[in-house]
Amino acid sequence: MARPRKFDEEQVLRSATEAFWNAGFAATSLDDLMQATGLGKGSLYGAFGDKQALFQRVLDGYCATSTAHLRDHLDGPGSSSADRLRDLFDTMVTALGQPGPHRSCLLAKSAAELAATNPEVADRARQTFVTIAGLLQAEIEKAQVAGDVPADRDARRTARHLLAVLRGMEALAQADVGEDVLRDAADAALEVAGLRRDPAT
Amino acid sequence: MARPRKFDEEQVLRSATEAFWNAGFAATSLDDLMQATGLGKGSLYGAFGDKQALFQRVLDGYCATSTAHLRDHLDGPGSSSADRLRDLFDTMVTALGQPGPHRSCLLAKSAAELAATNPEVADRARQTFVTIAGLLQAEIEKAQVAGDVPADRDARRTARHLLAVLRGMEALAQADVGEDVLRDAADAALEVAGLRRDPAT
DNA sequence: TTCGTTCTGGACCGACCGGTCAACATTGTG
DNA sequence: CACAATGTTGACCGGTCGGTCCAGAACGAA
Repeated sequence: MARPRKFDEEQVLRSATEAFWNAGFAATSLDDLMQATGLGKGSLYGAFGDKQALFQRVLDGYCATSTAHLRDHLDGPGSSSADRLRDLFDTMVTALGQPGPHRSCLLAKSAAELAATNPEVADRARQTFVTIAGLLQAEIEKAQVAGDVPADRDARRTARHLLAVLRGMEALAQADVGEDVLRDAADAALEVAGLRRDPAT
Repeated sequence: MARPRKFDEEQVLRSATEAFWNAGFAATSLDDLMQATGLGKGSLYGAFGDKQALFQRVLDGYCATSTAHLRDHLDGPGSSSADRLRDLFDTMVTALGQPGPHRSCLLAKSAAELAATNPEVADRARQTFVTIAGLLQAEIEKAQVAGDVPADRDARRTARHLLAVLRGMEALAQADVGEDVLRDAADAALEVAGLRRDPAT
């Protein structure tokens, strides 16, 4: 018994994600968001609250789908855990190594811009990093069981190291350092993990 | 034959650095800069140009002193090259591991916020990263000569890996992940370099 | 002292900011 | 059809944005 909404909330959130992702929180105006989503100010405020609340929704969604994708990649069928870890870094290297400006990762941009002043953003970032570290650790342990990673490696420590390298590659890619730099960093990181690159690949 | 300036340019740049460092480029208004520096708009524009130009000056200065400090630390007298590299990571871990919000590194924040849309910022960031990688590589090679790092390690690759870990630690610290996470990442990174932590320390 | 030159402070500008609100449109219900 | 309830739209708000400009202040030179 009321007028139904004319828009799809998830579609709007995706559009808003694009807008924030392109310019960051402060540099994205409400007009930008209106243009990106096609909604008027009133609808935007009625459905999501103010700019800050909308951004938090966007960031939460991004982190959720981001970790879900990582989980899918690592839990996926097919090759061994060791191969999937190698693939993960390979994918990052080729994706981030392409010349030209990169949009980087929304979480990295948001944390850099807002974590110092916005505890909710910092919490979401920390929680996401912890989750990723856990996924990496589980995969390393599986690789240890399979005999692809030496059993004497500390899986948690190795996972944390891999996480740091992944985030570092993101940071370096923003400056367009080139694929060879990222490749070296990734190779060295996999080496610590006992995941020396397969020479046949 | 003219009225002399009433302010010290370097002091003003230091104050402006603080302002930009606290809030980022977009979220720092001219009023903030006026309050931080004590200068009026006219003086600010007369001496440095617009907000963008002032920011570039600030960022350039930050990168210059930042790499200079690193150079001093690595070229300094005293302990061995291996010890200085270990010290570098130790310092980072303890500094970034303290709880509470971190201001992170101005270069990291600026690159995340602006590199995608501002080529000058991206160039400065890339150049700074290349410089740091070079400093690390030189120090690793010195450690190899001294016999503290196995001679068969690729110094350039190792340096790039250490750089990625350093930037990754910065990124993780923004989310307040905790000192133990950073310590694990740093320890694993030093291990690849052949710089196993001195058990006596 | 007088003058030319530079610096300084702040009034002022149009544009845009995030946010509110009231008039109106669109639905289900009776 | 009338009505209640919700969604939509865009005009409107006070404030702030980055930037300009100018009247006057503070100097050195003559």
